[in-house]
Amino acid sequence: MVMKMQNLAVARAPKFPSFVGTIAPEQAAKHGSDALDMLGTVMSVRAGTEVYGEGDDAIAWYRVQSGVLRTCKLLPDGRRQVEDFLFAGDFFGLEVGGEHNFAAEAVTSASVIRYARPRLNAVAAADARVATRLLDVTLTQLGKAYNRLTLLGRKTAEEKLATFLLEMLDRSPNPTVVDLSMSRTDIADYLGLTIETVSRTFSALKHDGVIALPSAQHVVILDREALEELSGDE
Amino acid sequence: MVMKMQNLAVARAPKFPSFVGTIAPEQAAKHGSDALDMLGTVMSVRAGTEVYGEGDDAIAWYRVQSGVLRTCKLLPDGRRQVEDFLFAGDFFGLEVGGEHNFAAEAVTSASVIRYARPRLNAVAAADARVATRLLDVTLTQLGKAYNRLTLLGRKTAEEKLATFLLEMLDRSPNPTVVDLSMSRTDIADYLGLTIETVSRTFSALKHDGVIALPSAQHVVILDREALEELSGDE
DNA sequence: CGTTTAATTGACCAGTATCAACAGGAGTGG
DNA sequence: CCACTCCTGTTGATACTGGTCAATTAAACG
Repeated sequence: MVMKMQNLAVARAPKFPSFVGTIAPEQAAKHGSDALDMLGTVMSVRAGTEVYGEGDDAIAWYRVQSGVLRTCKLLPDGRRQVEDFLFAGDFFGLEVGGEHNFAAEAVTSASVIRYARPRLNAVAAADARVATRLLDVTLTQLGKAYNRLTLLGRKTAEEKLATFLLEMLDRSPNPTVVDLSMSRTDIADYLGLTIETVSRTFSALKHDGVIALPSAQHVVILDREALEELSGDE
Repeated sequence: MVMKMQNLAVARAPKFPSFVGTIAPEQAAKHGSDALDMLGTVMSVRAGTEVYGEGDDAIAWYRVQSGVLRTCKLLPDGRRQVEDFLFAGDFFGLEVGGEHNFAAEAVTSASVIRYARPRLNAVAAADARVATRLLDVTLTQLGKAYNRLTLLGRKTAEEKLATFLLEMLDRSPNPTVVDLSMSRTDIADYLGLTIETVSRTFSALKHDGVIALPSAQHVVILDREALEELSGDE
């Protein structure tokens, strides 16, 4: 059997950030006050570089302050699965074990807050509020992951893309426009498709008047209801 | 587009368990001592019945004591995704929101320990050890879920089934025999395939001498290494 | 044993992947 | 400012994995 498998791409990105400093109070407050405030340091990551790689020691947890990141996993032969796209406010790098099970890379240049694990563990052990907060964050991610299992396991290409666009729309400041910061390759690897299928499905949605595509990364939602129908969820 | 979609099946199972009692100490200790011991009540569930349904109020968390359960989600048109199979020691029903995002059903008759949420929340708020323990459990599940994203998004039918068998083997008392307690339909919905493809892939593995199938639910692993090769992971 | 349900197998088809060619921008250097 | 290149995305032709429909066998149950 063994599919010959598509567009491998994905060179392992070079390492590390440029700037590390202590988090300022006004930044900490940006996404709502939080039991975790004041425990992190800020670091910025250039587009295309990784915050950590698959297999690296999991010595810290992170939160996105600005920009877009992705977490992804590679199979030995190069096939890639994007686990998640991360936006301002999202946490990542949370793991039980000693090493990261997936890489985290910047899609755009980004700034993230880094929480050293020993410190966070100590605080969580002392303050149940922090521990509860971490649990909430993790449970939310788990819920999202389960939804994506259904998407990957049971939805068609069109349903996948419609679901993806609605998801991006939810995180967009503008209720009818989605600015895609990620490439078609990223989208394909997120949805378990090839770039060609993603591209064709975009074209189909455009042809059917559901969206407009002034440019490859700018999507105008012309018919949200149609998109919801197509998502297979409702 | 819209696939015509396969084997719908899956009638919504009737409700509720038979027996509810207070957990005995020796039972609580069964899977290793735990910060959560003594907080739950035991209930048994008949095969095929559900512990809770999708959309039910999430008023408790659960842990499997014996038997096998599954969590699953339905799309409106009946397509189903099995999120996970649950064995002795596994937790389930953990959610942030007010209602369950997926149903939990017994595959075999089973007994589960039920932790009322208000009570557990109170304990977690007071005791950081409990909160940390819950966090660990949830992070472990999250890691598993991320692995399954890669399986569903990027693996072939054969790789999916090989991975599944290895996973079941890890939980089997016998290192070369897997006792499948779930139906082909369950396996198909777990792997994002149809029962026909699952069946054909079993037959192919058998034909290639990787496994033997004395009966549909008894799998003998003849060549574990081959199975690992085929899993796509190594 | 007959009846029902689950699993297997076969024939065929559809949805995506693959392979390949082409188009559109973004830099770069003359 | 224009050619040239590079890279990403789009489109087309074709192949193939896995889905669909249907018939058969095997296992479970009364």
